[in-house]
Amino acid sequence: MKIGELARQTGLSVDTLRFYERIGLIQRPARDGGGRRDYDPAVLDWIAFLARLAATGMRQADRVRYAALRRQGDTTLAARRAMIEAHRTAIAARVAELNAALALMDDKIETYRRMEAEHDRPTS
Amino acid sequence: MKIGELARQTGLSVDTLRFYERIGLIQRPARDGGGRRDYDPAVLDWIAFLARLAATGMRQADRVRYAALRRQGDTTLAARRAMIEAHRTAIAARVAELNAALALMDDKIETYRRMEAEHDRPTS
DNA sequence: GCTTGAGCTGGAGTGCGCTCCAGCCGCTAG
DNA sequence: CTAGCGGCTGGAGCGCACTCCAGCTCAAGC
Repeated sequence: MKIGELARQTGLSVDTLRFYERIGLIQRPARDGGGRRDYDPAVLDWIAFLARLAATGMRQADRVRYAALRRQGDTTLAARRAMIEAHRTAIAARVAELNAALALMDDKIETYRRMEAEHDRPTS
Repeated sequence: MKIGELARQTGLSVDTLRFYERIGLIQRPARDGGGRRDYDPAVLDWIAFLARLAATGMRQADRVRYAALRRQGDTTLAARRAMIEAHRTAIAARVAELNAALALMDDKIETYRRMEAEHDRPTS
């Protein structure tokens, strides 16, 4: 699978894929006769998981650390699990924060409704 | 209230407070005899609310738009409510996304546990 | 056989949201 | 009266996570 096709499948840009390779998020793929990257389709799952980590707030430096552990094989299973557990905790905290914010927004919306009624009927 | 004190109370830096003023998030405060900013304590609540909006993912440009509406007074109540309602929707979507990610992380952690057991006892 | 398009490299540029700096002023404590 | 602190301005710089670019090579279709 060539880089353009991988870009299409993942929704990432070709530049981003090469950038991810530079910083170590993606392993250097095999090259074809012309020196072009030729990806194993398994990278699709990996990129999708990386995207999940990114979308849920794991910083790039940590994703790079995680990728490095993964490349080192089974001896790093516990370390990787620890990272994912820490990330899980961070996500849960974020959910709690967002739920509190939801309540605050609801209050705010209610306040606006009352103020709008007040403003539309100022001679009450 | 002088800028240093406000910084202490809000946890923002003096530079950030002046930056917020430049971009229109905070109104230009009154100045004392020496030309120094002298804030009305009411700004504390406003900054706390702005911080909530920021922490829950509202972009700076939108916070600036919201602040501009607020400065224009009661005629913008409906517009402000619409912004907050849109933001509420965005937060709810994010919560859903994070909850899905939580489930994924739990799966991943479980997978790691199984793999670790496998790896520790390879001659099973 | 030439054009077109995909891919290559290393490095520069971008947008966001601050953060820092130089060089200045003025109040207050010792 | 002077040192030091806090504040002032306009503008430069930074970290993150990409994004774009110049200038090149290849492979294939017309």
